[in-house]
Amino acid sequence: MTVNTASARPESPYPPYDPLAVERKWQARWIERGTNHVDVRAAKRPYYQLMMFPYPSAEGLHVGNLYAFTGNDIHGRWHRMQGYDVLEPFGYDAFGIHSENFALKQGIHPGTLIPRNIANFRRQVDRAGLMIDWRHQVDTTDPAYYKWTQWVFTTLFKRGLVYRKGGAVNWCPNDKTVLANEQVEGGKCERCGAVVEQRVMEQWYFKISDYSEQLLKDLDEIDWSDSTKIAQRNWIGKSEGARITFRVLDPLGAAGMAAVSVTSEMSSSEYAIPVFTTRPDTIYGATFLVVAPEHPLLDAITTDEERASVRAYQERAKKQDLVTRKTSKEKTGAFTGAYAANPATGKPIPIWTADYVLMEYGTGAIMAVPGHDQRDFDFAKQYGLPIERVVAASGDTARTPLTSAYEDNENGTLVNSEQFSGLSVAVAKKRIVEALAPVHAEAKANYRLHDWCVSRQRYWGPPIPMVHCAKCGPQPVPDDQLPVLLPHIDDFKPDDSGVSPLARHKDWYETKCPKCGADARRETDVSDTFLDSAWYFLRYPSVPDQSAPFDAALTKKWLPVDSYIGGNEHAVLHLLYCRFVTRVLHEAGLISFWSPFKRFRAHGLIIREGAKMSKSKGNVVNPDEYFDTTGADAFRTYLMFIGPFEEGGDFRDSGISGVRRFLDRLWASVQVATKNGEPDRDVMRKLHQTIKKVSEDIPRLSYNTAIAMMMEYINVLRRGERAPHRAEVEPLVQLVAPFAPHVAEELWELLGYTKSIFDSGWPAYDARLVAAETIELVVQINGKTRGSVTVAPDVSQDDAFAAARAHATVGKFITGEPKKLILVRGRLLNVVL
RNA sequence: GCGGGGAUGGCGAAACUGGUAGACGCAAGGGACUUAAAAUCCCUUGGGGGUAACCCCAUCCGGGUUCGAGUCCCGGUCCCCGCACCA
Repeated sequence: MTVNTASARPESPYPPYDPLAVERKWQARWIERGTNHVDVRAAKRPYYQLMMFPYPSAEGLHVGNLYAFTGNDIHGRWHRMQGYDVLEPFGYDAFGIHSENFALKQGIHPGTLIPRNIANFRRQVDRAGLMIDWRHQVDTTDPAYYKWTQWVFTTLFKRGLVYRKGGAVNWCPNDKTVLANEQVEGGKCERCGAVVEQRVMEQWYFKISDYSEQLLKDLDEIDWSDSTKIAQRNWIGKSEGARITFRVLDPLGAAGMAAVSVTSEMSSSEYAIPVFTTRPDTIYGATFLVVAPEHPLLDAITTDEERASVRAYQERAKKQDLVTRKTSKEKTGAFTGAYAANPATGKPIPIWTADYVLMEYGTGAIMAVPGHDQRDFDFAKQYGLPIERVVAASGDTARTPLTSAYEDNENGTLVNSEQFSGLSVAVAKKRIVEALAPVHAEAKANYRLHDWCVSRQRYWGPPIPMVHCAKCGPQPVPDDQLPVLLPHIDDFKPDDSGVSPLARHKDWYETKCPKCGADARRETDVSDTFLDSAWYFLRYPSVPDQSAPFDAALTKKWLPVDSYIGGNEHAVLHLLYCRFVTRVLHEAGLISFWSPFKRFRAHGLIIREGAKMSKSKGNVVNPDEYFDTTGADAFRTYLMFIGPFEEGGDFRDSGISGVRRFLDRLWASVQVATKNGEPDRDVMRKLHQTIKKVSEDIPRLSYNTAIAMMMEYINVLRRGERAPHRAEVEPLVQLVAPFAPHVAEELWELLGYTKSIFDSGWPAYDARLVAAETIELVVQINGKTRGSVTVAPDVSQDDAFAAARAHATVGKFITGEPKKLILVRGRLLNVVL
């Protein structure tokens, strides 16, 4: 018979595949039956399948979100079919500047806007057919959630990991807020384009830098995507080197080693400037010292003659935003008039200030070695400072002139370095530090990782749970007074004051000191959104219980997260903060594990028709359109089919028809399947090969090849004019289920089952059936493929050669006795003549 | 500059620890069905040569290792993504 499918022809023997009706039916039935519920307390084989929760934008679910969610859902559904109790929760990262700016633009309060967006997201997530147990939902803007975000803050505070510091920050005069360096592009605010300024502000910081080494070491132990681990390593940025201290000399320099006269509070000691360097071996080439314009000693060491120009230079540096300053290659600076002694030579070298030295890295001061550092070289050229060679490449002599810095850190021999001349760079590094130690030098590692600034001068975030008391200093809000509710205010627009809009509400910020009871003032800044998301995975299993941030028994049972899937755009900050918070809570004895996720995999990026998707280009995929036309099942399956999940792919509208046809054929095959007769041998072999392939591919997220194999199978199944046997289609429906859950449920019901297909287990394959009876053995002559012979899989080398020689087209290439025969079992025979 | 990933038909892509390059899908062309179109079904489809059986060339470029290289090694080009005056 000829199988007709989706056509609405009246004579069609079965109903056409109507994805919309099927999806509506099963979405309703899953709710009705509680199919997606997991009993978190009774679960026997808990499996925590987590995806990164989205920011609920007004535009609705982005196809990039859906891509991640679908990949995650397939993994979760598959585990469920393996017999696990799978918790696949969903939540919303709904605080933050995104929501707030959008609210300002629309003139709607974020408190009104966010619930609306969340409702829309929920609707879309349900239409996508995700296996969400909504009883374990999280919303970061819900006081029942951020109560515990505040608790995380005070817990860190009590452990001495939170402090206040004034520092230079990027300030957007338009958004009226502090920006992270990542939010500044080319000196402008990435969001509004306003030119960013530098401001000094008091902010709250988390001491994540105390954990630099620990967080670096932990990376060796965890099963995460390599790309993510590498990004984190780079971000932590460990460099090994030395801290070397330079003594500041009398302003005249030539007058010898006498200390500079100093101000009252520091009068007893000489000034000394420590520097960090990765090249202690080049100290003989250190011809000057440079300190950052913000260096605390700069003012004190500057001579009266130079004071005016140094001040002017500092002013100038301040006006620049931090990013431009960091990226412009132009070298500028000013001489302080002071000199320091090079601890290796004892000779005086001038001290300069320049903005190419950053206060926030190392000690904010460097020893400049223009011969071996290009930046120092450029600076020396600019100001006519001496350049000396202290490392020679092979072929160079001590006097070979330098036209640019020779920076090679591995090869080369020291020259012009007194008793160290002749040593290799590697050996000299050690010896010189030893020789200068302990007074002038010590070996030291430095990290790029900075402390985490958690203050935001905005409205739409959890208030930082601190109270400022004139007598007691900053005090954490006691646990029993949490949450500090974010008040509903209408004037939430930030202004120029540099403080949060909350600071305009006296009735809110006036409070009593929790320690002494005196009048005190609440902290009016809110915390960074990244704090909301740094611990949310701990909360899910325990929702809705409110007696603790996370229930001890449930946490023991469900955490750490078994599988976490998300985008690499969060490779650094979010995932690093999760590790940090988990580490700290572990040290506090609150959780037994130190790593939040057993396994993390980064998914790829979806582009469209070869181009990045963006609102301005108008090429954004709106999932609703596809849900309405081709159905969620085909859409999901297509998303997974376009490329390797971990690499992403190119979304093309034309491609969806392929998977839709596949589902149509599946539908048709099951409709006409019969119980009569016997299943076909070859079809069953292919089926078992397919089960094997899909079972291997899903856990490694090779969804595209799993789908391809199922397509191959359906092509085999539909060959010829026979109706398929039920035994040939039933397992296929199960294989398809994680990808296209609605249609699989429908067909499963059609096959006579009353329970959900997701509780039907997973088909097993028969290894004996997978193996073929005969194989096509490829024959190569001198490595060149000439054809193939049909033989038994375990054919001997001699028999294979005999078959090859007897073969019509292959045989004629065998002109003499072979020098060598290479038989690769099941693959090929190479005849070397 | 540093770090990561990549380059395979007209297109998205397959190819397990080196073993028939292009599975699967899209698009295109042809055919069946139809009054017609759509849908569906069947066939063809990397390039070149040959009536044909077949043969030659082909995985960014140039070398190398190997019986055999898309895959491994050395050198180079181009593209994408991070980070970036980090001493």
